[in-house]
Amino acid sequence: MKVTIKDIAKICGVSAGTVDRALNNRVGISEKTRKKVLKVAEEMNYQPDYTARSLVMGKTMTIGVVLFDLYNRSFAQLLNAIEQKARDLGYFVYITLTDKDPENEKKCIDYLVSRKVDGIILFTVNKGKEFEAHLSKYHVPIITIFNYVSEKWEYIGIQERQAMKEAVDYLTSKNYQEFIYVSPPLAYLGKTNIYTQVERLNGFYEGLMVNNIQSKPIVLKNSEYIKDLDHINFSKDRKTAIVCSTDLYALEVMNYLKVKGFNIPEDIGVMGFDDIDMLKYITPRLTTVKYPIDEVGRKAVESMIHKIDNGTFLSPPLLDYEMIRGEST
Amino acid sequence: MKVTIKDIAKICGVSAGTVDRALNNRVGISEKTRKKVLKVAEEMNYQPDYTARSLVMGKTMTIGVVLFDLYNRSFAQLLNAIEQKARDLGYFVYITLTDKDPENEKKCIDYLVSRKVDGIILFTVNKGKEFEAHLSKYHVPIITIFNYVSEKWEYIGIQERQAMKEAVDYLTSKNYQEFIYVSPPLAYLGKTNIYTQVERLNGFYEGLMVNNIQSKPIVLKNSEYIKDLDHINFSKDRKTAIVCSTDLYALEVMNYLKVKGFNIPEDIGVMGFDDIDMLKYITPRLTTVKYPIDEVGRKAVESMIHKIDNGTFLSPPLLDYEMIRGEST
DNA sequence: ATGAAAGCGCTAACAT
DNA sequence: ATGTTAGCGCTTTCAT
Repeated sequence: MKVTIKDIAKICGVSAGTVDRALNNRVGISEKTRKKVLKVAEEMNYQPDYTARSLVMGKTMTIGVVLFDLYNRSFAQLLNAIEQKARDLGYFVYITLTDKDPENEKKCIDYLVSRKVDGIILFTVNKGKEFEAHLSKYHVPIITIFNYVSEKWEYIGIQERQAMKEAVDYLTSKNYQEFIYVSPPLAYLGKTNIYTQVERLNGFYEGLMVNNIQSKPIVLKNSEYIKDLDHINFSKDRKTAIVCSTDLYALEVMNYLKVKGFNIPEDIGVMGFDDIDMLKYITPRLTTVKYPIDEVGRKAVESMIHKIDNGTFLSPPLLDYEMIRGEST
Repeated sequence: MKVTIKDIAKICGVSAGTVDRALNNRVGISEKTRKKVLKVAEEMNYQPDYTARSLVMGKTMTIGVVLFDLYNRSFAQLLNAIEQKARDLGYFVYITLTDKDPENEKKCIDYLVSRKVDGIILFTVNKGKEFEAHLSKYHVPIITIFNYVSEKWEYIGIQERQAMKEAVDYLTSKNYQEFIYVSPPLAYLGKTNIYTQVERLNGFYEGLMVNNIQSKPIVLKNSEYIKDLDHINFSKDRKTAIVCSTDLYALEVMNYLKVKGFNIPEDIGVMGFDDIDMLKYITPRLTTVKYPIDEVGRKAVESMIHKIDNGTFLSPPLLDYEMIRGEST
């Protein structure tokens, strides 16, 4: 049924050790026996048992990934990039999804540790001392992405704050004077890890400040933002921009504005963040910030494997973003 | 550093076997020692080594998934559904991506087998005798989805042909008389496995036949379909529908038509297939066929685990699709 | 109820 | 160059 090195050893009349030497290109074996072993292995359709190898080597050649879900387009893209890079470098990928549930998230990490993955890439909703204590129990290399946990863990992402600040620079350069900011996750402020969202918000405020915007912005911080929008009287004589912390919200906002008969950008400007790829099918083209999500995935894997092989992370600098000037502003 | 059952055994003054009995709720152990062992395990933050357990049990509690990529929205949704269901049932998911490369695909399957996954869910570009021979070498349960391989392997999907036939029924009921069919993957006909695409095309032809459409349809079978469209003179007096085998193509077609100044559906009708969720942000609402992709993922996992536990697949009947009557036709 | 011992398939250190 | 041995951490007989 299933072929092991012992079977091959018996047939070739050699020991298991020799079969191992042949199969794994180790030194200390004659070309003749190597050929013979390889031939027999081939004939018998031998498949190595990584489970056994992992046990003895203490390495699984596997990287665990913890994400919220795959519904968000960006996450799917991210995982795709991670898997590709990992496979390139000979690693496999365990994917675990948390549905943004903090307890679930910890459980996923525990599982991955039990599975002896060689490293974990973490996009987490957890944060704080308790969580850090939880992570500290493990000796597995961990890289956090997007949601920063603390300086104790490697982090890869972009300069979120700076990016959103530049977005405001751009909007003010186009004479927008009134601002509405949409970021539903802010409802979880202080409860779960919404680092990126907080950074973006801070960048937004910073942008208003340096550009001397006097008018106080309206900040919508919950999932009912469309309803909230409905209660707002948009200024007739001052240009208003709705700045959304994510393209998805921007799309919902545009749908709402269209239904209400507003013209974009003549009546109201809309700005997103992320530059998700479906934008190419949407009119008007959304103004947004391009988040190099594939690059984050690839860098995370590279850095992780460098850590596994050489003991140190690559610690790349924060990645570059790019303003995409669309027609919605 | 890392805690094993031996460590716990030593501390508790019992044997490894007893620790195992306590940890895994086996019989033949007193309540008192069980309590004690559990307490010590907890204190020492014991994490079982699944690698070792897998080796002895010959089971990994892992399901391998082979997909093209995650860029296609539907695949991401599918994987999400698979992971959720698997985790619900205590299984983990190995994801491998093939980029539609046949050789790569076989390699992914080999790897998964080496990792001793308990089952493999396969969305494949390979087909034919040679591939079947390759698959036959393994004793792992395999479920194919979307792209049918042969009756020798379990299959889960929808009645693609019937669905596309009904789409044509619907279009003729709306008085469309001229048809253009878009399905770039057909360029690979005879080369790789494009079962779903072929079925849809057949359903399309069948629909034309039963509805007595005399006019010969134009079938665009390559990735240059937008260019091809550009060379077509659309009928002025007879209603024309562009039927796309996938929503993605339909979106590209709509973009093209908009640029060219055609009104949808007044000048030309457009029909998609899949009902991907981003459609909610697109105007006009695309007429399409809803493919229950999450359900396919869940059923695949359920059936697989039933096979693992009880020796037989659940073999659910082909799943239901649903016509979504949008504004694009 | 508990302990001792064997073994899953492989690798690695030590002999020869 | 090759064989022998021990052992990775766990489960599972078989004794006691």
